Amino acid sequence: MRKPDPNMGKVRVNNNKIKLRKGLWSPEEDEKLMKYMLTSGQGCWSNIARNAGLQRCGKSCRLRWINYLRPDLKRGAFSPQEEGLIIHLHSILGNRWSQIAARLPGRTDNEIKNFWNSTLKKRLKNNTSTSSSPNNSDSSEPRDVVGGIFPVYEHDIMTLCMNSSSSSMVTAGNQFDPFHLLNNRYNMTDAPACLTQGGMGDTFYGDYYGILEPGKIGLEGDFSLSPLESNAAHNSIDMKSNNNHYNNTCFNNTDQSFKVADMFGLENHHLQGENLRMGEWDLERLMDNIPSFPLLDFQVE
DNA sequence: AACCCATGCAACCGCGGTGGA
DNA sequence: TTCCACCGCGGTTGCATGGGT
Repeated sequence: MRKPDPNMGKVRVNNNKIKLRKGLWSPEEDEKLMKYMLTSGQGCWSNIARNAGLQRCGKSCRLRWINYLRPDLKRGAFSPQEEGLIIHLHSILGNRWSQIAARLPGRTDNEIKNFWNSTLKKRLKNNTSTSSSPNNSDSSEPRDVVGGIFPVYEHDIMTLCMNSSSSSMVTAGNQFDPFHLLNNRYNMTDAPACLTQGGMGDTFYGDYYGILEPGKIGLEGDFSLSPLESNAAHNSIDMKSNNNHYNNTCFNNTDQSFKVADMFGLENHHLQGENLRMGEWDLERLMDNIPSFPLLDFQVE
């Protein structure tokens, strides 16, 4: 962590230009930006920086907001489900962190990139050294889509999808208070309570875990829900997420049955048993077929 | 206690894309 | 068409921290 600039708060003028601050953000700066974003919303980032009274460049403000202050951010350790999804998406997308992040609600590209570089990369490397599995690579290029990781994690991936609605910080009956969160960022003793508030933390994948029927899960098998379970899941999701987009993507499925292949748009590709690589198939089409995760309740356009 | 090293992560940098003048 | 400002992304840096010696 970088030290906050000792000149923090001082407006330094040089050649009629305000010297912009760099380095770590102070709590005061965070509060300014947070308040401005919540009251005045979007716009040109350089204007935001100016209007919020920050001696920061717009770029820095944008980064701070996206990676740290956004109320919809889910902080804390990655769940095994998220890990699995990251590994799988990385196998498809390579180092396209923003695209991976777009499918992990509440996570930022920076966070995922750091997690990959610091943890997953090493773990996969170790696995490679202890097994002959071809699925582990630290390459920035997409790997074969037919990977042993996928069968291990597909249940988790789907579970994550099911649970992604609860990633919202605004949930029915539990209104999220961004200022509470902001305060808690500097009050570590209170952090766990904050992070689990509103469906975060432990409850992120705890609520609906086990809805899917593991026995029916396989690379080419259906993720089937019984009508009762499906309705229960659906109702819970609607109630918790308050997010129509969600219902239009993942689970507005009247057949109550869908395939992983459908979900990831792979049915005509790797599931046929060929080792297709990025660039050999239509990435755009593939990504179009990957369901969007629910738009976050507090979105930055 | 002091030092070294590995790790995690916030933030910066540079580049390419885009849209408006 | 060119220029410029802005945005978004991926790679990289550098600091704090914790563990080992």
